[in-house]
Amino acid sequence: MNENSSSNEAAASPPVITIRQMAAHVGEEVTLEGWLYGKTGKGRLQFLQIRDGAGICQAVVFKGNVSAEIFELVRQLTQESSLRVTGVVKADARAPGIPGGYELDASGLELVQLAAEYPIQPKEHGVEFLVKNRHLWIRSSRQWAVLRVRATVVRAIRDWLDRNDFLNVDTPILTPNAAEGTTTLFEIDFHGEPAYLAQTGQLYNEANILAFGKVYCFGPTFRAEKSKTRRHLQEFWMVEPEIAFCDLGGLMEIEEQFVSHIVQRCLEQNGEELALLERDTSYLERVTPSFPRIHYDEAVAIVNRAADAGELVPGYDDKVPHIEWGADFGSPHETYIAAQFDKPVFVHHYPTQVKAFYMEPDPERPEVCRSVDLLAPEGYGEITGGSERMADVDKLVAGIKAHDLPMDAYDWYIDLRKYGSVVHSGFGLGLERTVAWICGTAHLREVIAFPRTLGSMRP
RNA sequence: UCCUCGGUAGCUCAAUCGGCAGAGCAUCCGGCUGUUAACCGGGUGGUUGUUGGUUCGAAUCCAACCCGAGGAGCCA
Repeated sequence: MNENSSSNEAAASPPVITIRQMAAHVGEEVTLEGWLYGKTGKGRLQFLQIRDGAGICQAVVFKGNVSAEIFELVRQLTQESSLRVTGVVKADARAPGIPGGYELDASGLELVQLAAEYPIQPKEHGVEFLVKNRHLWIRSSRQWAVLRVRATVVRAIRDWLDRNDFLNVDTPILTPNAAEGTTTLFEIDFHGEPAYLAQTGQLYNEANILAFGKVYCFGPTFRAEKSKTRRHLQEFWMVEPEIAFCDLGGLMEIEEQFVSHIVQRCLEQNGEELALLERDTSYLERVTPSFPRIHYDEAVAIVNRAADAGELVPGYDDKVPHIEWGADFGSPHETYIAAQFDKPVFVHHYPTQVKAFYMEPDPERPEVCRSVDLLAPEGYGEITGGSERMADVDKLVAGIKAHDLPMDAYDWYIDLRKYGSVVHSGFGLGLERTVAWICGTAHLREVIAFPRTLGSMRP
């Protein structure tokens, strides 16, 4: 392994391997580097659960196989102590771990650091305590699994878009104005001029597609909403594809291919993580094209039929509230609608008045627009929102006026309709809502390493 | 901003009508060769969120405030 070592030295220090590689080293003496995740002492037999970041495995220390000093050291080991363990890899069906089935029959142990008393025990804790200890909580197996699924989702997003000829063109985070008003923006000082943390890259995406055809931006986005629920973060990640020469129907086809690919990739690559999370993957296996599509009119009818029948919102004690045609759906409405389907469901043609100024009105019925939201099953809410954008310069100017937005802030955006304007569409997918749905986690704060919620930005 | 629930040992919780603040886990000591959040025996551990009030007596009742949770609205 190390060409500088003599053969004698190589024999004296066994190779360092990862827990993932153990199956290929059965019967060989190896060293693992990691942290003590848990320990069960049974007199002269000590079971150590070792994590190395990519897996968990058991090291068995029998008093007769190590020196008296090392055995005493093992008895004193504290949770999360960092260490190197050397021993022979054995296949044993009794061995727990990720992946399980292999254990290390320890012959030596080097303590790197004896950890101070670790606050998080392998048992139940309250949310407040765990959130305060987020910097440690991420070591726990459930959090570890969730963040690994998140990484898969990020890879799947980039792979699918790159493979389908979307160019990654990232958009600014410091912006002088919002796409849809300024009520939920974080304001900062740009050398004496007010600026805002971006809550979408969409307007810039629309400039970029006229240069590159199909683009996406992917990064953090910021909402200063006073939302304190399991479905909201102040800082979250969003991927926003935008496509030239694409109408609403084309957009929905792209979205269902994209979302299905993400889900199927997680099933392929994160079986162990989803099993550890006790996720019922039968819901996820069904997530393949095509997804059901319902018109806003039909969605209103579904909600009001349920409201008239006194049905409850799935998962809650509250009745489904009635809705007037023309209003936007609230969370209880979305939860009810999504529960009527066993796949994500598109709701399209929302009322023009409740949607953003740039969405293209339906030419037959201008009171509704070519917008579409994708609602995730099982109460995870809206995971994408998108629309066909206004391509006509006069309609766009009228839309900006109708929404009382400052015309001069949009001069460059209006420009885009003067130089080769085309039918175009785009959407944004919320990364954390998608990961939370795939993992089945109760709260969005678990699917990002260091969440920023209305209540907290520490640690 | 509004509504609901909560704050007791390091952690998770209990404490009947207002009457000695207590368990499990963690930690410490002892025991155990197959444990999976082991088990058995023993020890340590308290300004009951804060301030004020009622009372012979307050974790418990009252008031204000602080902190947390998740729901509405808004949104991905």
